[in-house]
Amino acid sequence: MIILDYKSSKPIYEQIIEQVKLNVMRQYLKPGDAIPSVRKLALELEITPGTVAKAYQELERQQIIETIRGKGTFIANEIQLKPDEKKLFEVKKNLQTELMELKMMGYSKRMVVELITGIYEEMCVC
Amino acid sequence: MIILDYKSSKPIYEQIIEQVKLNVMRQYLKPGDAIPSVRKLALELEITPGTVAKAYQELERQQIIETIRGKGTFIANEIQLKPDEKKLFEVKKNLQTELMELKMMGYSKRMVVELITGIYEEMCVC
Amino acid sequence: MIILDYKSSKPIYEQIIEQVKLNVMRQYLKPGDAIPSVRKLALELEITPGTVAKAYQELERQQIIETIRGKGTFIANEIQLKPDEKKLFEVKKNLQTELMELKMMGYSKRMVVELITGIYEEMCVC
Amino acid sequence: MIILDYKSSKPIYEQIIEQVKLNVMRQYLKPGDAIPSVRKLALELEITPGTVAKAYQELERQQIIETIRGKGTFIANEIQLKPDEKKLFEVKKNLQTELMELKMMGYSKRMVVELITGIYEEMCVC
DNA sequence: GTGGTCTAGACCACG
DNA sequence: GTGGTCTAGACCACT
Repeated sequence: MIILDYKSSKPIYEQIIEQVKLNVMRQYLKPGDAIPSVRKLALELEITPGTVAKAYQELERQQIIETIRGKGTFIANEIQLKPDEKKLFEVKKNLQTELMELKMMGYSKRMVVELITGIYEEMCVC
Repeated sequence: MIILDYKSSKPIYEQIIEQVKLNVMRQYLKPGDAIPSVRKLALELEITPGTVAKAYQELERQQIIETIRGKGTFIANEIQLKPDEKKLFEVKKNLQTELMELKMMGYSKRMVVELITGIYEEMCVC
Repeated sequence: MIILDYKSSKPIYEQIIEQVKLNVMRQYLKPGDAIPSVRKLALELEITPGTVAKAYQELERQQIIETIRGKGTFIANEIQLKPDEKKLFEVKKNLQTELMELKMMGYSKRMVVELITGIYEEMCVC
Repeated sequence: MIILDYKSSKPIYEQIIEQVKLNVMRQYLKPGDAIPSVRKLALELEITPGTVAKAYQELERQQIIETIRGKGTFIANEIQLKPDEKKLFEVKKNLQTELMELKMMGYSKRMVVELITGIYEEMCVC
């Protein structure tokens, strides 16, 4: 299930990438599962195929999905948990930004930790 | 002190906003303190004044800074911690995205909480 | 329909903001309606796109309009009537100024009330 | 008594003009009363004399005050209530803008009238 | 096509 | 000196 926010400033193709990853995290999608073709998903989401293709391309680059010619697209069999220094740095920077906003809204450290654990738990089958 | 990452995809004016907020959080900048004039900061950062002006205007809108006509720009006396439902929603969504990336890198809940508290503490004088 | 007064000391981008709001009030523009693209309106009004963009961004910030990436700009579906203490204070101060001017022109309380109700009724579909 | 808001976007000299007019309306200042010299008021308000001078100049143009060389500045003896078509048009336009903002904040016609009468009564000795 | 960002430079009002 | 506005034009990402 993919839910898009067309009004968001976040690009549609990025939203698709995130939603697929989220579905994997939550185990709605498991290794080997088929995912809709570019055209099908484009029709379903009422967007142009190019946007879906862009998302799938990036997901494939990140080895989350695999395309088998003539068969379709599938969740990769081995989704590897690999640390990535560069990406980690990015994530940290983004987290700092969001945490700062929370602090500006009056969130204490404890409230932040609660919020974070809540989001983390809701995200996965722990 | 404002440090820009000119290679970042994040707009320069947003980076300025963040850096100023961060400096306030860390109490490098205190209520009533003057911040550089639009032109001075533009020279210092080697960008056009318009970009700095855009950042300052947004900061003023958020009531982080105040401008006094013909005098200059200053950190607001009363920086209010006001909850903003819409913004909070945005922040939560962004946090979910980042947490997901962390999880894909193998971060457990405990590791995430540790990372978060680390960033939070480093960000401010708690 | 947007009419500008190029001689006015009021910034053009503010005039655009007002005119759009007025059109919404009068229900010439309804939720979901598309408004002209930045470039089109700029051509029509014979001003630079940047000025229109500035107006649109402020309108979006006020949640009067919504932009959908690559599609265009639309009147927001839910225009919320939200009280804003700071803004209300500003409005009151401005009203006081204008009322004072009216009084200096000899307007009695009754005349003022009549004038105000006239303007109010003309402004909207009550 | 003159109260300035140095943070306001409204120019200081305009604020002085308004405050003087308001004091006349409220009869704190009566025809023939002396008002402080440019220098004195500048010292009192902690602004540069030029700004005060600009305000006084405009007040004199509007025949609210009169300067007598060597004697000082005084409230004009005959403050005339003269209708001014051009000014009235300006005032109406400004009122429309403010009323629109009130309506966006959820003010009904009755609430607007109440607000207006309140401001009007508070402004003068009726 | 759309809006978003940035540049380079101008003019203005204000203090 | 300050910030605010506007122009003219460029490049970019997204759909």
